[in-house]
Amino acid sequence: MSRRSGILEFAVLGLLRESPMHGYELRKRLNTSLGIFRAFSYGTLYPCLKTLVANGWLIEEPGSALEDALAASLAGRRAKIVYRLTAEGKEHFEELLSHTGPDAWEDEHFAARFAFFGQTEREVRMRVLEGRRSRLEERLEKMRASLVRTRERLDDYTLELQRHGMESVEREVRWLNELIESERAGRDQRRSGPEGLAEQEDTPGEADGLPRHRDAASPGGTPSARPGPPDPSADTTK
Amino acid sequence: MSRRSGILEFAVLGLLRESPMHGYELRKRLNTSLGIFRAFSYGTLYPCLKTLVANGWLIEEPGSALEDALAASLAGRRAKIVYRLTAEGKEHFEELLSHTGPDAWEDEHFAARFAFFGQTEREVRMRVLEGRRSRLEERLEKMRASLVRTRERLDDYTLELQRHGMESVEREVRWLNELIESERAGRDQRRSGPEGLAEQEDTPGEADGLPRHRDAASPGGTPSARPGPPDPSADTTK
DNA sequence: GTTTTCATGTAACCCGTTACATGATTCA
DNA sequence: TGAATCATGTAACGGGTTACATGAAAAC
Repeated sequence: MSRRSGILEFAVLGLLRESPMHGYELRKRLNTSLGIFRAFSYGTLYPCLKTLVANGWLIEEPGSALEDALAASLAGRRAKIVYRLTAEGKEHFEELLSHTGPDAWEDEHFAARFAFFGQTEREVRMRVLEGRRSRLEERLEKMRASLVRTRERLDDYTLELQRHGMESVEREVRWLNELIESERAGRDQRRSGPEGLAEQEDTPGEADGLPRHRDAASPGGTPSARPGPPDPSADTTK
Repeated sequence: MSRRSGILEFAVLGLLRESPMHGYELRKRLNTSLGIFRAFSYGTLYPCLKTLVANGWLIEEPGSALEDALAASLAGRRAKIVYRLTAEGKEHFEELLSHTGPDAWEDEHFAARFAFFGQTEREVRMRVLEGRRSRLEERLEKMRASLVRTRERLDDYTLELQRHGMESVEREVRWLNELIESERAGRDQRRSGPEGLAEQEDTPGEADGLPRHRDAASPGGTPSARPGPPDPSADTTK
C-alpha cells in the first residue's frame, strides 16, 4: 500500500519547517510549489493537521496581529490558525528524512523525498537516488520480459503504448544517472538550513551542482499525477 | 473523480472482444499486455465481471472440454469460467469506443483508449489524441505559470523536480504530435504494420474501420520490431 | 505427496474525496 | 450589498485493496 497519508505528513512537516503556515496556504504549496503531488483535499489535510498536533509535532497558534504582519508580507493574506513545527516535530521530520526504506523510492514517495533533498544529507540522497534507480531498472526488466513474451500478439498501438512507456522509464533512469553523478562529483555545501534558500543565484552556472540541462531533451518520465507514462503494472504491491 | 472502474469495464469489454477468457487470465492481460494500468485486484475484477454479466454484456460459460482445448492452445491452461462478449456487449463497447468526452483524455482513461485504438475509427482516434494534447498543453501552461511565480522561492532540487516534470509532459506532447501527424498522413503506407493495419483501409469488409487483428492463436507473421503508427523512437537524440 | 500455480470469490477495512456547513474578509 | 476569495471544518459516501476462504490441477 502506498500509504499516501504518510506522504502528506512528511510534506506538511517539511513545509512547516521552512516557515509556519495555515492550512489553506499549506494546501496551495502542496499542490503547486510541490506540484508533484496529486492534489489533496481539505477533507484530508485538516484531519491530518489535527493528528500532527495531537502527536505534538505541531502547535496551532491563532493568527495574531504580529503573525498577520508576517503572513501578509509573505502571502499577502490574513491567517487564522497558523501551524508551527515544534522541536519534537522537527526532530521527527529529521528522522523521517534519514529513513531510506524501500518505500522511499516508490513513485509518489520518491517525489516527496526528492522535493526535500535540500534538507537531506548527501549520503541519504545518494541512497534514495540509487534505490529509485534500481527500482526502475527492475521495472524495466519486467516490461522487457513481458514485451518479448507477448510482442506478436499485440497490435501496433498497444505496442507503441508499451514502447513509449518503457522509454519513459528509461528516460527517468538517465535522469537519475545524471543526478547521481552530479552528487558524486561533489559540491557538497548544499544548504541544509530551512531558510538557506537565501541567496538563489539564478545565473545559469553549474556552480551549485545540479545538471540543469535546459533543453537537452530526453525522453519521458512521470508527469505529475497519474501520468500517461508508465506505472507498469506488474507491480501488484501497490 | 477518475471513475477508475469505468476504465476496467472498458478494458474488460475490449479484451473479451478479441477472445473469450476467464477472470484470472483477464487480469494478467490487464496488468501485463496492457501494462499501462495500475494493477487491479481480484476484489475489483470479479465483482466487475458480475456487473457486466448482469448488464447482459457478457455471458459466463463453464470451461467445457471444448473450451479447454482452445484455452490450452492459447494459454496452456485450463479454464473454469469463461466470459464471452454478447452481441449487446459488443454494441456497448463500440459505443464506448466512439465516445470522445473530456474524460477520454485524462491520464488513465487515455491510456485505456489508446490501448484499443486498433478497434477505433480514425476520426475518433484523432479527436482523442488532439484532446489529450490540448489537455497536456493546458497543464504545461499552469506549470509554467506557477514556476514563474515561485521560482526564486524554491531551492534547486525542487526546481529540478519541477523541470523534469515539465519536460516529461513536453515529451508526451511531442509524442502526440508525431502520432497525430502519422494519423493525418494516413498510415496506409506506413511502415511495417505487422498484420497489415496497412491493408486494412482498403478492405471492403472493414467498413466500420475495425482492424480486427489476429485471432488470438495466430501470431504468424512478422515480428515487427517497430510499431506501425508513429515512431518517434528511433531517434537517439532524445 | 507436498508445494506451486491456477482459479474464484467475499467481507472487512482503509483512505481519500465530495458535498455540505459556516463564517470572515476583500472587492466591486 | 452582494459576489468572490479566503479559511476551517465534518459526515457520508465510494471505490479499491487486503486478507481471508476454498479448491483444483500441475509440477517437483
